[in-house]
Amino acid sequence: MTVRTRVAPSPTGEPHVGTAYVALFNWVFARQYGGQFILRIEDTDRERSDSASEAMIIEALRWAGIDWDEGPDREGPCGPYRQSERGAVYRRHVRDLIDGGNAFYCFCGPDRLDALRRAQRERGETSRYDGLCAGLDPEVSASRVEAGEPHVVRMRVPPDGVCRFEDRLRGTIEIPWSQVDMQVLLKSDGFPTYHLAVVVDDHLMGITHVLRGDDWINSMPKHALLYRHFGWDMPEHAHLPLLRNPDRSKLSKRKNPTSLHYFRDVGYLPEALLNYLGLMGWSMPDEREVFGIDEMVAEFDLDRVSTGGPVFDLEKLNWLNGQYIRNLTPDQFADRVGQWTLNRDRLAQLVPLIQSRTERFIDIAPQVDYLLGERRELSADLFDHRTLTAEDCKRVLHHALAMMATVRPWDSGALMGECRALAGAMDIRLRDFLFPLFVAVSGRAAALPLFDSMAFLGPDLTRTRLRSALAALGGISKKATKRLDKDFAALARGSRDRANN
RNA sequence: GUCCCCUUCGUCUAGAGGCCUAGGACACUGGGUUUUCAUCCCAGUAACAGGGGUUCGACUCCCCUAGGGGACGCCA
Repeated sequence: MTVRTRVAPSPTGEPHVGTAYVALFNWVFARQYGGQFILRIEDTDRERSDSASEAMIIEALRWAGIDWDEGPDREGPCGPYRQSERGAVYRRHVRDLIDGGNAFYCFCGPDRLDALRRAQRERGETSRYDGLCAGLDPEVSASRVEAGEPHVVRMRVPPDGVCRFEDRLRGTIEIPWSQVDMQVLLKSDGFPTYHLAVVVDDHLMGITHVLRGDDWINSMPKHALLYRHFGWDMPEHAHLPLLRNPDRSKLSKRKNPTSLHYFRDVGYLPEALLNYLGLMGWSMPDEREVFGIDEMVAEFDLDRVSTGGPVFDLEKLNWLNGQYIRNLTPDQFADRVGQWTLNRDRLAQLVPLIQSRTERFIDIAPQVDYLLGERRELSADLFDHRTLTAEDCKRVLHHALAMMATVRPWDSGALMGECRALAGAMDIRLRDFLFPLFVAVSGRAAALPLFDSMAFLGPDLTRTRLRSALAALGGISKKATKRLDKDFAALARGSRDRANN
């Protein structure tokens, strides 16, 4: 049996470094056994998925140096490799589950489910569906579906006992069935949920080893049950430790740069990034720390992966990257810098901003210093303003940060629209609203056009600078953060309502 | 709250019962090389979460406690 692994990202925004991490381990494992590695796009959430994100994932993984044998851009025997194009496959399998009595139609709406969950949580229980529609006569359900009533399909779950399954890294794990929800398999829009799609696709695509983040451990019973219902053998599962923020919570863009674009744009070499990711939860038998991906393939041992979640530490990555940079020949160095940001495409983004402001080329560097280099360290006095207090600045920065968590696409126009709306909602003149952002982004009160600057820097680097600006202003206490979050939510709600009217 | 997972220096880790006076790397500190800086070299600070077992012997095995994390969505 040849080894087949996969990585299955969701195209819902910037390409995440965690995707590269999981992809690396899957890739290395497959290569080591001379097997295949597959890229599958899990775009069943049609609200959040878009093709631009998919393109970014493909491009970013390629940049990182990871390739795949089959994928949406590289057809193979098990395609299509985009879940949104596999609807018929899922519906067929759901049909089988229903016919076999292992799944049922559910007509419960969000209001009832909300109330149910709230009540269960108040009673201190794990919230889960209560099975109301599980008892419906199949004939009756079928006719309601026939009549066009909105519905989902849920899986049946054993009423008691425990689910026992194997994790390659942790051994046997047991989870009581009482904790497992009657998971929705088919949403009311006809698309499958992750749980159904992942099982069907992993089986149909011949996946032999599933290496994925350990946040999936709790859903193993659902998956194990589906394999059983379908009568399929389960692939081997190994749950990799989750990358962490310095505070040990799961790595998130709210607290840290996570986009592969960030790593590319600030000048990490992809081979250094992969090397660093290879050090997360794994180590060479001889403890060598600087190694290429081919060396990793040669020495990799899945059973030496550790289970404690590693903190993603930029400092060690910086050191490693320095090692790689110093090992470049002068020619290579020049080439790599050229590929980085001193290339035509990247420079072209700058031209509209700087040309009108340039009399001699020597004027260019000082204008773009904060775009091509680290912006200067900030001190609180840089935020002195004739009308805004330091507290006002913090509020603006906090709300801008909150807004940036969801703006898409990340471009000048969208940022401007959001900032205008936010300034309006906060009842602050746009020019004043922009002041703390200019300082945060550029280190100066006046710089190249702000939204273009942000667009050039990208979301992670921009957010990193806003966070550091907030810190320079003394930071925000936990309590104040809570208050500001509330404040922002209220403003956002207000402007949404206005937009709808 | 319920369930699940995890727990060696600040961080990444080595360690699969005696090789551990717990090793390496990053960071930090000190020293050296260097016209500055950086690189480079040398040295130093720093950890087995706590408590019970098992054993002649426990960082390594078992149990409990504590701490951390995750899941609990018609998101993945």
